[in-house]
This record gives sequence, C-alpha cells and structure tokens, in this order.
Amino acid sequence: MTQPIRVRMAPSPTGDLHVGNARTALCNYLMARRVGGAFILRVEDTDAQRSDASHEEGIYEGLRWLGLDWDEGPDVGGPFGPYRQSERQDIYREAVQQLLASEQAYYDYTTADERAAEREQQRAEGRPPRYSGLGRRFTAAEIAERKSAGVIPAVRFRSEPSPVQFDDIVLGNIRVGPDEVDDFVIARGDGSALYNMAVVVDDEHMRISHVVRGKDHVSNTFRQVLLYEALGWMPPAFAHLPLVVNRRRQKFSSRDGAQWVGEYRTQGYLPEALVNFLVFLGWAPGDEREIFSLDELVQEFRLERVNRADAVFDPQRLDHFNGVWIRRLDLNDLAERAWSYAAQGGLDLRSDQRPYFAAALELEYERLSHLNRTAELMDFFFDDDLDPDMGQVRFRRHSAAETASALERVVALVDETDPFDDPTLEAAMRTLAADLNWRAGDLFMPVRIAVTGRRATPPLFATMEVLGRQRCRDRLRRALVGLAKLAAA
RNA sequence: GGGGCAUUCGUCUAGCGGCCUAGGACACCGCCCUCUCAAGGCGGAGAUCGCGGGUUCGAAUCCCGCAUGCCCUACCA
Repeated sequence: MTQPIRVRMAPSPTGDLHVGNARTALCNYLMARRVGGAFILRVEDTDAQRSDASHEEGIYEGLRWLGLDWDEGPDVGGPFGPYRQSERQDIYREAVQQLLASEQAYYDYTTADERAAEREQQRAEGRPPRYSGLGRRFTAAEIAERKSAGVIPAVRFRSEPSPVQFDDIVLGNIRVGPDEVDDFVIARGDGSALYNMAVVVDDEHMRISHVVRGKDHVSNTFRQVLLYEALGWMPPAFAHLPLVVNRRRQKFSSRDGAQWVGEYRTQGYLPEALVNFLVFLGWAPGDEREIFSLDELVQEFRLERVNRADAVFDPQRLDHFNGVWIRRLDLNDLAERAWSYAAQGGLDLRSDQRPYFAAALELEYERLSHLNRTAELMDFFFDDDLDPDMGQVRFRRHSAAETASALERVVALVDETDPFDDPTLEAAMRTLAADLNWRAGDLFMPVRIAVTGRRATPPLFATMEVLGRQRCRDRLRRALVGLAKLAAA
C-alpha cells in the first residue's frame, strides 16, 4: 500500500546552480536513491521575466558535476512530462478552470492601485497588510464597467477563514491562524499560472510523494495545502530544510563567497568535498564520523535527523573537506582531474608528459588544497629555464662563496650518483654534508632552492629523482652563476 | 505591523531527564615528527547550552514568558 517514493528538485532558471539549491538537490537525491525511488528535475520558469533558458544548462552541469543524476527531467523526459513549467500552462489552466467552476476561485477586477491603497491604509492603521477580498464584492454591473474600462482580471483563490496546518518531517506540525492566508492570486491576467498553483498541480500530476525544499517555502505551504484541499487531492509529505546562511545569518548570497556551484568547480574544489560539506549543513550522522562519499550518504542520510536551525556556510571548513578528499583520491584519479586545471593554470604540458606529471603530483598532493592551485604548486617541475634565485638562501652559517663550493660538489655528486633515486641521493648528500662538516639542513636548503627555485617543496631527494639528473645538473649550474654574483657583491 | 520557525564553543555539529565537571570536527595556539613546506600524532584554549521563570530528587534536554535572528507577507519563485 506504500506508494513509490518520488521526489523532485524544482529550480527556477534565474541563475546557475546555487549552493543552497545544490544542498536541496542533494537531500532529495539521497532520499530517492536510498529507497530506489525517483529523483525528478522540474524547471520552474513560469516567470518569463526572470527566467533564462541558458541557466538551465548551468543547473544541469552543476548537478551532474556533483554526481546527482536525475531520472526524469526536461532533458531526459519521463512519463509525466513536460518538465518545464512554461510548457505546462494548459494543464494549469484546466485546474484553474476547475476552481473557478466550483467557485473556489474568482476573477478579481481590482486594479493594482486599489490594492496598493488598501495595503497602505492597513499599514497606516497598524494592521497586517492582507488582501481583504475586494474583488469578491463587486456587483455584476461594476464588473461589466471595469471590463469595458479594460481591467484584465487575475484569478484569486477564495480563502475562507479557517486555520491551516500540515506535518513537516523536519519541523513537525506547523499551523497558522484562521485569518492568515488571504485570497492569493493563482493565475495572472494573461491566464498564466503563478508559482503556488503550478507547484501544486505539478506535484500532483507528477505523483511527487515528498516535497523536500528550503524553509523559505513554509509560508507558501499553507497556500498549497489549501489548493490541494480545494482540488480534492492528497498533499504530499513535506520536509523543509534549514537555510544556508552567511556569517551575518542571512540568506547566502554572492557577497559571502562563491554562490554558484560552477564557481567552486573552477576554484578547484572536488564535488566529493562540496557534497560532504553541504550535507553537514543541517545534518549529522549521530556519531563522530564526518567523511562521507555520496554512496555512503545514500545509506546514512535520514530526513528525520535534519536540524531545524539555519547553518552558516563556513568556507574554511569546506577547504578542510577539500583537502581530505584530495588526499583520499588515488593518484591516477587525481592526476586525471588535476591535469586540466594545471593546463589552465599555465603549465606547458605535452601529453607525453602525463607519467612525469603524475610522478610530480604524487609528491605534491598532500600540499594541494585546491585543484586550481596545481600549476602554482608544480610549475618548477615544468619550467626548464628555471633560474633559481639564490638570494633566498640565508647565508648565516656559511657564506655565499662557501655555499658555491659546496654546490660544486653537489654537481659532481649528481653526475656520479647511481641509481639517481631518492634513497641513494639522500645517502650521498648526507655523506657530503658530513665531509663538509655541515649540518645536513644547511646543505639541503641551498640545493633545494637551486633545483626547485623555492624554499618550500616536497622532500628534496624524491623531488630530485622525479626531476631527473639532467634538470638537476642544469639548475645547479645556473644557481652557481647566480651565487658567484652574490659572492662578488 | 502580522505570521511561521529557530537559538549548544567564532563556525559545522553530538546530545533526545541522571552516562555532561557538555563530546567530535574546522579555524586558532603549543609540542612532537622532520632536509623545507605540507600531511600526521599529541596537547591547549574555547559553550555558566540566548535570557527569565517553572515542572522534577535531578534539565542543554519538558512547560511558560521574554529577547534576538531568519524566512514569508507580489499578477517572483
């Protein structure tokens, strides 16, 4: 007797995939996948003014990147289409007609000015601004007069004074007093349906079993519940998620960091990390585990455990998850993903360098916090004209001249060491340091700078092994030239 | 103005009447590891559980007020 679980994500294409919407989509997806239900994508573009078809593709891309695949939608079709509200107006019109016919809705011939005046007066009297049903009270003659004056009526739902309530999986039972819901508009003057009407009709027609969406929709839910009742339909189960907010605890917007999922992608975040981070905004498993893959979340996530309080988006915590997930990837996977970021970051990569790239990346990846930093982290592996700035050395215990003669011996060592690998190089260099009577670190740092051009790098000898004998030799020679200048100065 | 909802370390959270002198994680600080930087390990600081009343032998947990915040209050979604 239990109906199949069907959930939906219903973005309006007024922008790319917003992080808040991404979280909503994630919760819906997890719900559906856990029980083998259907995850439906429906585009809510009834506001032609603000909707833009180009954003649709951005939303798809964002969802796909996150790994949230859908079963029905405008692009893949499905048994209850079309899945774009702009293409469903006939269906809405029919429902509107039904409400008109049963006198649960009426044509409202008031003008915008009249309604504004009413609101203003209510506000002046300190009363809540609520549409009083002005349009219900016109006589037939008044209506005829307004018609001929060119007033185009909107369709309003006839809301009778009675309390409205519904049960919410996250928030519990929610109710509102008898005078709170006024006669709201369900269809514009041009006949097109408004949001509240369209969602109800769509959720019914698409057999949506659970409406999982942001908390900002709770007040709409009262209107929707009324519409279900009027149309003789059973409302779905509702679950309203807490909002993702900024540090000032307001709705998350562009000023608070990247707003669109695509931006996180270009900033080098892993979809795994964003998913993991987002799910913890309002949910926790109840034990102390924190790292979850999408598949694991499908098993663990329960709407019943979702919090009611809004959650602040903390970019530092996202960064942490990103690092964790980068370190979790296996090398081939990471190399695959980092390659294009590296190319975009300006690294001059030839496709035959993939093994070299992977070997270098293996040394760097615990230092890699964001994929888009790949190039800046690894550029010295690929710059064959590297001209190390030896001025970075702190010539405290050993002068530039002494350092130069030590590096001469390192050049010789680089030529002789065989095999040219991490342990052999390390042993040889330590022996050299001992010969010189230098502290090992005092020798390694100038070599590091000579060979990589920087003070912070992966372990030196592993780095040298990857760079190879030739590069190391060339760079050391060049460093020697620079050192000579420093020694002379 | 009205309504709805919320309120545990700076942040994400655990907690569902005694296990809490409130646990974990991020960020922060210190130490260790160490050729640098990371990563990792260990430790520290950080929450009188928004405030005030109750109920109870006992409350972060239940009830009532208040405060604050957020969302909605469109012929937007």
